[in-house]
Amino acid sequence: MRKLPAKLASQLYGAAELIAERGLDGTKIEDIAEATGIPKATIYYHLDGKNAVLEFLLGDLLDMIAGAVGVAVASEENARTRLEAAVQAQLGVMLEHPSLCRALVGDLGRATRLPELAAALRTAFYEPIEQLLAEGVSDGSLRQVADPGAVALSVFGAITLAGLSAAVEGPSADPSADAARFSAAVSELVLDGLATPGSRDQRRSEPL
Amino acid sequence: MRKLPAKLASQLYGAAELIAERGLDGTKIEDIAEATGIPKATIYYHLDGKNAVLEFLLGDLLDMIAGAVGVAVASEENARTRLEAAVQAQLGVMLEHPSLCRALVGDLGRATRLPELAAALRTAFYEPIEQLLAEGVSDGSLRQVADPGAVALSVFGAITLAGLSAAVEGPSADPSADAARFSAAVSELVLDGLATPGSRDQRRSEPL
DNA sequence: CATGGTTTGTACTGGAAGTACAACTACGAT
DNA sequence: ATCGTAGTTGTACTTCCAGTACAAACCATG
Repeated sequence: MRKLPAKLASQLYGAAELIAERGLDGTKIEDIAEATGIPKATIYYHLDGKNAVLEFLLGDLLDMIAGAVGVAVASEENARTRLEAAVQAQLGVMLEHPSLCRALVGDLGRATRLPELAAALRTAFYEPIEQLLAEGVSDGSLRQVADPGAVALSVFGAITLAGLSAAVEGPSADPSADAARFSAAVSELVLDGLATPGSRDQRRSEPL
Repeated sequence: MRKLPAKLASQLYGAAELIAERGLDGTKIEDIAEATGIPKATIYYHLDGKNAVLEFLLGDLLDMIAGAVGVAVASEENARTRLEAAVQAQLGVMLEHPSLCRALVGDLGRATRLPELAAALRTAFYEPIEQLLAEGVSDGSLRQVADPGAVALSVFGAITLAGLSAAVEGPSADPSADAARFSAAVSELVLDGLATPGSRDQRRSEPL
């Protein structure tokens, strides 16, 4: 498992769609060979088997997400604004690479059982949000919540599921427009919540 | 694929832990046979193979969730309150059946590729929330949002990820206490959001 | 042109899913 | 009590595919 040459790497992406469609199980190594143009023997020369193909593809996706989110989080704005930026960054990358996302959902189980990927998943998605939540409390732009860990997880879930479902829905003509639309919706939810001011902390059912 | 007798059904649950642990791929039919006490030939007599085992187990989980959420959503309260109840119901069921949830994450790809399950997933998770959102706007207990579909998806993501991660974290001593804790966190997020009143719609970074 | 990494075709091995089938059991109906 | 039907199970088989082995060809670079 050397670090494979750039040319092969780029060819390998030709397998993403295939894996996204049928899952890794439903995809024979021979299929991957055919789709990418890399003969089976060469694949095995560079990679430790089928899982490694997935690992390579998803590792890349996760790096991209971690990178984009990292940039978004590093600005000088307050935490609330940076959270919005992070949401947009994550969704942007996800919508840009729908097949990788679909492959990720599809083989999430395998992914989480590959230790490197499990760690990468954490780094890409969860940790930045958790940290942002803490910083928001310090700088006053985000509320203090009772259970920050659970909330961070939920925020992560809200973003990720929106992205995944968008990726699954079928590719859109304009990914960045979609990203903007979805991230607006997610930010709206995560920042402002759904309750009407009037209904907060009480039980009423009068129409407005 | 008849509807298999109750006794076998209950034995089959003995395979849930196994599948959760290793994924369906990592689990040989022989392993399932051994773990459940149902011989391989019998499994094949009743079920159409390995996938059908998973399908049976997850179908059950999804039914339970759909049922519990259905009850929660059907009360006379306003939509906001029912949303809280739905969150709690879903998390309650999920934490009660951690191995099934783990199996679900692990083989999500396969699950979504099994048409029956994909539909069940929708019914169990997504639809009730979408409906609640609409009703909340009518009864005034929830805010009108720009993109209800995307928001419903995110809410669904927030709940589900909290539940899944709780299930993966390892079984807890007191599932219902955990369910209460998580659902409080999720409801807090989804209803009230994270922004501080002061930071809403503007960019400030003064501490409070 | 020689050496060593890379590429590739081909043939093989091993393991697991699923099938075939026959023997056996349980049981309700005639 | 016998027969038929449905379920149960062991055993042996077929098929398919991941992964391996290996040798021949293919480059570079010195």
